[in-house]
Amino acid sequence: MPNAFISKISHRVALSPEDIAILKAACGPGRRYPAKHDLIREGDDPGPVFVFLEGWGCRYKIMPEGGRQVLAIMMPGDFCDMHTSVLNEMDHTIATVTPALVATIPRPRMQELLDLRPGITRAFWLMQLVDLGVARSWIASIGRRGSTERVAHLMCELYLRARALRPVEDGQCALPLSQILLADALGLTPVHVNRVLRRFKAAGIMALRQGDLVISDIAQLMRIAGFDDAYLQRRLASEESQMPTPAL
Amino acid sequence: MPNAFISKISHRVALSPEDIAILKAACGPGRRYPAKHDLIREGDDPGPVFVFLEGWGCRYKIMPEGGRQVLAIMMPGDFCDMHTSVLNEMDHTIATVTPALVATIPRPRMQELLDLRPGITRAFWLMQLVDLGVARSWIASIGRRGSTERVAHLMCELYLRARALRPVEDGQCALPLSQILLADALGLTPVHVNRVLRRFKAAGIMALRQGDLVISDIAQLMRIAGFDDAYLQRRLASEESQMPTPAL
DNA sequence: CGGGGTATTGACGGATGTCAACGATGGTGG
DNA sequence: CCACCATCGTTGACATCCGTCAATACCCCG
Repeated sequence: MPNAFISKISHRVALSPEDIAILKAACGPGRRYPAKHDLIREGDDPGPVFVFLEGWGCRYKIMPEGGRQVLAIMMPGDFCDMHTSVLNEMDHTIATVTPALVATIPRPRMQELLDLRPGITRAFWLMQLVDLGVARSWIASIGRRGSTERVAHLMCELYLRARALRPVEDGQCALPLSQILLADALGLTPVHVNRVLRRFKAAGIMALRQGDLVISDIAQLMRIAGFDDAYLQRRLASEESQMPTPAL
Repeated sequence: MPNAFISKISHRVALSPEDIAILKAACGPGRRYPAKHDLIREGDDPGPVFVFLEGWGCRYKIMPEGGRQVLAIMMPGDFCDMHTSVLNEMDHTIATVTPALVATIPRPRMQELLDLRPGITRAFWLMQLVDLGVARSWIASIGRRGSTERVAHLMCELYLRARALRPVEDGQCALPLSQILLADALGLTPVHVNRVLRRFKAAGIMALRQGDLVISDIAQLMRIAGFDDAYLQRRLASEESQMPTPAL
């Protein structure tokens, strides 16, 4: 099976065939983990770079008061944690959400790649920039949007990301996330997420059913979300159209 | 005058004297801007890299519904926007908060540095990792903390950052931010920030007076904030311990 | 002085959280 | 193949935190 990670990263950044081969080799076959398995925990020493080949994952933080905040959601092809030594310990946990096939690139190996392969360094750097952009958009969403808009916005984001990965029917994509996880990502309670979702369903705008997201009226959803076409759209546009080289 | 940016970045990452000289030269003398001046706006093409030599700044986003969310607060020595062309346009605005002296490194020049100087690339990359860590901690704070803890946490963060820059008396530092700006950063309303601040003052824990933050009981404040010693502490520890000369 | 932005306060309303119970669903082992 | 259990989804009643609105006081700068 083609490696989701490689195909994702090589569409975003021009990588030489050699770099691609090296990266692929560094990944290895990966290893299977059950759902909800912590790959590395807050407080641990930084570990290898994790690459999600199959299955979904997330980053999260447990708050002193007991709650949990999900910081990012990862799909096949996404990778984690470039914490190459700035920090002495992890400031959040990385876990699987669904059963997953995860490859790891050991830290020393990763260090070699960064030292010897400027192309790879740049690729990782750019991917990290995208993460930063998404993180900022989450701050804005959680800080300034009401629950309805907030849910709508996250659904738009996940929909576009998931579809770029594996187009199914129109307005439909895989979304194996529980309402509890969504709540933890949105800074809401599961109960409230449920109410919002329910209203969307009643309004015939979208529904979440057994691991699938079905959007009946995406225009309406994006309008409610105040979803900026320029936000993820542009990012994904370059993936979908396979722009030869967004020259650095 | 020593360049706050250079002293900050070179304390974090080992940079050769040559790299340091090059970076310094690339900055130039900088230019003065009034308070609340947008340096680059959401929607603009990505511009140069901005470096705050003096004065404070912030990143922010205006929401479709009209509100504003501050995404990051910048102090002297901080720099902005490595948006080296992943994105075709800025997804947020960068502005001064106080009157400021800001240097710019033009994009083409920046590109050269990144292509030719692995040490500099690495330095910027690591600084960006720190930004990512702070952004994630903001997500957690806004998403899962009540207003009191939230205000307390931001104050702890700003206090430690500001003190690393220019230690004054114990429990005191410069903080030239209006309650309106704080509210925009915290995802609260100015009215509510005021109430929280007022309670802290009445409790004899901390007060915000004419551009200065005065903390009377930092242990208590950190306890309320659930401030993780490992969070900024560790990051700043490496700065403080290595810092032969306070910046400026 | 005068004026614009900021800080402070109170009264009120509403969005979201909390608590609690029940129903649905899927996985597992007997 | 069924029964059981854990997890998740759904719903209602109620509490509260925070936002909204509005008025007044403050303070720096021209």
